Amino acid sequence: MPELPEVETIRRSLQTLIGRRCKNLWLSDLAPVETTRPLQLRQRLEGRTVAAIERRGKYLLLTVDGGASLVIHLGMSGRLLFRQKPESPHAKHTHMVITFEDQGELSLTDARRFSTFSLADDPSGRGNLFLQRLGPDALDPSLTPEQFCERARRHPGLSLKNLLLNQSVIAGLGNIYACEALYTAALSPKRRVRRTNTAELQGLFRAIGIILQRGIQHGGTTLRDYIDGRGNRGKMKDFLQVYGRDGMTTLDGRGRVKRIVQTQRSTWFSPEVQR
DNA sequence: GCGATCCTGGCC
DNA sequence: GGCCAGGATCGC
Repeated sequence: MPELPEVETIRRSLQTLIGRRCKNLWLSDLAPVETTRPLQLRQRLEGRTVAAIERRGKYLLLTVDGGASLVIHLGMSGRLLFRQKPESPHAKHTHMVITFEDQGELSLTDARRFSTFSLADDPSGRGNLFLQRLGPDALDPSLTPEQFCERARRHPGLSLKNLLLNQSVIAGLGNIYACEALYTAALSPKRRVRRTNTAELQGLFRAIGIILQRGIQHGGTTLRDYIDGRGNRGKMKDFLQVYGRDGMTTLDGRGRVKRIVQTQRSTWFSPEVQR
């Protein structure tokens, strides 16, 4: 579900966790299969104070004093919610709950169980199987257009759509923002990297930055499930040019929107605008 | 590279 | 009942 702007919005909404001490970490029996070593997760987090909440691509890192981080990926349908005074019982499909010493609690619910939780020992993320596969964050201020091109060129056979979805090239884009960035760059999602010149790739890189920042500004995109850590919906849906608009015009009226399927996933684009 | 797979739920 | 869904991995 959540892509970079949603995860960033969640991160910002959970700043209240900083300075709180973890009392207990609970995982359900159905906690996602990729979850590694629940006992070790508990040992490294319980009794520790949250020092920072960071984001890398679509991953959230909850770092505690002592340096260990809980690394969370929300998959398609994961939600993180903080409640200071939990009054109602846990929602259906709750798979992780961290209770804090002052009674606040952070819970993760995920109907489809594509979420993952794991541990990183070292703030760099080296040694964490999930983080070590990631390319640079799509909004990393030190990432240059030249570096993006260089990384893209390693995958000449990929379509531009699949390039953007590949988290080892740059991390953070998902289906919505990949479609939107390609529209902004006026590039066809079907175009192969090898047929895309350097100016076009650099234009795509700029479009990615614009689209992701806009997503963050609006608090992310709520299609159905997404809410931030305080329960707020995102408003970016009202600004999407192509995503989900099969058979309609683009939001700005510059062309018609067509839906195609690439590698089992829907892509929306405007053939009149995107070449 | 591409297709199949992991899951549940919502909608037609 | 069938199709679709904001993701990622694995095997060919």
